[in-house]
Amino acid sequence: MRQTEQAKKITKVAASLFAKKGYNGVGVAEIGAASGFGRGTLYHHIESKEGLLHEIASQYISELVESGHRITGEYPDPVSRLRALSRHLMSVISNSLSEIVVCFREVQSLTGSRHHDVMCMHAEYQQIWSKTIEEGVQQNVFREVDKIAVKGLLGMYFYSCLWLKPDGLQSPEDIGDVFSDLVIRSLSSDPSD
Amino acid sequence: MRQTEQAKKITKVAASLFAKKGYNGVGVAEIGAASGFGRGTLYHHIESKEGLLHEIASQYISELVESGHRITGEYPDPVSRLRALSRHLMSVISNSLSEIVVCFREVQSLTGSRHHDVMCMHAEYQQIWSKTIEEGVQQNVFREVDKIAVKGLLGMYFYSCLWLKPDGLQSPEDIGDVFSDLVIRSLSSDPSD
DNA sequence: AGCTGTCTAGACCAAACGGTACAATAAAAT
DNA sequence: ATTTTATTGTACCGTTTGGTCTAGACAGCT
Repeated sequence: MRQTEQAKKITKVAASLFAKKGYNGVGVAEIGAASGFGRGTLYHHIESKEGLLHEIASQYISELVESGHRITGEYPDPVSRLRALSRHLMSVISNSLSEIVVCFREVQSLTGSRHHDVMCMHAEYQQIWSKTIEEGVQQNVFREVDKIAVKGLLGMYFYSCLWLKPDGLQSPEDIGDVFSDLVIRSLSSDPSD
Repeated sequence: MRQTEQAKKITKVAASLFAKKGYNGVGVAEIGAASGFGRGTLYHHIESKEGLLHEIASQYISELVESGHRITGEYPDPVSRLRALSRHLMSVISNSLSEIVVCFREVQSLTGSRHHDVMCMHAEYQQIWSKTIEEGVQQNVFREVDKIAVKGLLGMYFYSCLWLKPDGLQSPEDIGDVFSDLVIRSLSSDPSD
């Protein structure tokens, strides 16, 4: 979807408002005012309020999926791939805090195919992590774990957008490393790792 | 806070509505209709819409804090305490899905002291986990981990209310065990554990 | 019967909601 | 200079928002 400069700005402003007050807690008038437009003008650049939400939510989850596939290709080794996925996920979350908060907290406000769209991409991203763990199990570097373990581990990351501070002391990469350490240790079959 | 039968019912109905559509996505009229009352009647039983949200959110986080302290007293050993905390947290989440979803996703809609209240209890619960891990480190059963690790690990649990199905195949205790296994392994300093 | 206090429903309020219509403006193309 | 074309702001639509007020229904008590 090609977006004009104005549309991009509106999307960005809306993301931070949605993150702060929730989708239903923000009116289109407020979005307009915050981006310097009237309501009429706003609707010349966007399709609808829900379209805006879909744009925000799908933009970043689709980027995660895309990069996930790329990283899968680049790292054949499950352990280093997991580390790379961890760093990347954490840096995306950190660099686009508002958008990610919206993406995982306001999905419920999407209806019909828009909702289905985002949920599918979410599942696809989870599949990337599942696949990596499975490969690790086959290579005996990871132990067998329950299927829900990957949901738990990903939750560790996704939940971080509720406490992460953009101006925090630790860099996203540092946090990603702390987390991937936890993840790899929790999965590892080799104690000396 | 002493609640009448009707007030309890309204709180319960409101929790499931808030969980499904978000705090700002539900009107008081809808809450009234779903609990079988008109709007006027509703306001005879509740203080305000935000009061209702605070009731829902504080009820369960305060139960977590209370039980957390109890469990701390019952289990001197950090490892078994962590297992107990894990099982308990997972069963509370599972048994009160809607309330927990509201508690962690809609806190932002609380204002002033009500917001502060809930955040403090949240921090106190995290402290219970932190303390347990610290004790484990002192006893050399856990390795030294970054302070944010506990945030990550708790995120694993809290995030679960977004994918947990009340009629799922696995019992909350099973899931709690899977998670505590992950947590203990990720923290363990002793590979033979 | 008369009184008291709890519970109920619905009318009502000003404000805000998402979205549309339309006229005015600005810029670009001819 | 004139005609398109893309932007803009404002007035307006019907609906819904959280919350209040009031009048009646109902029980239990004297």
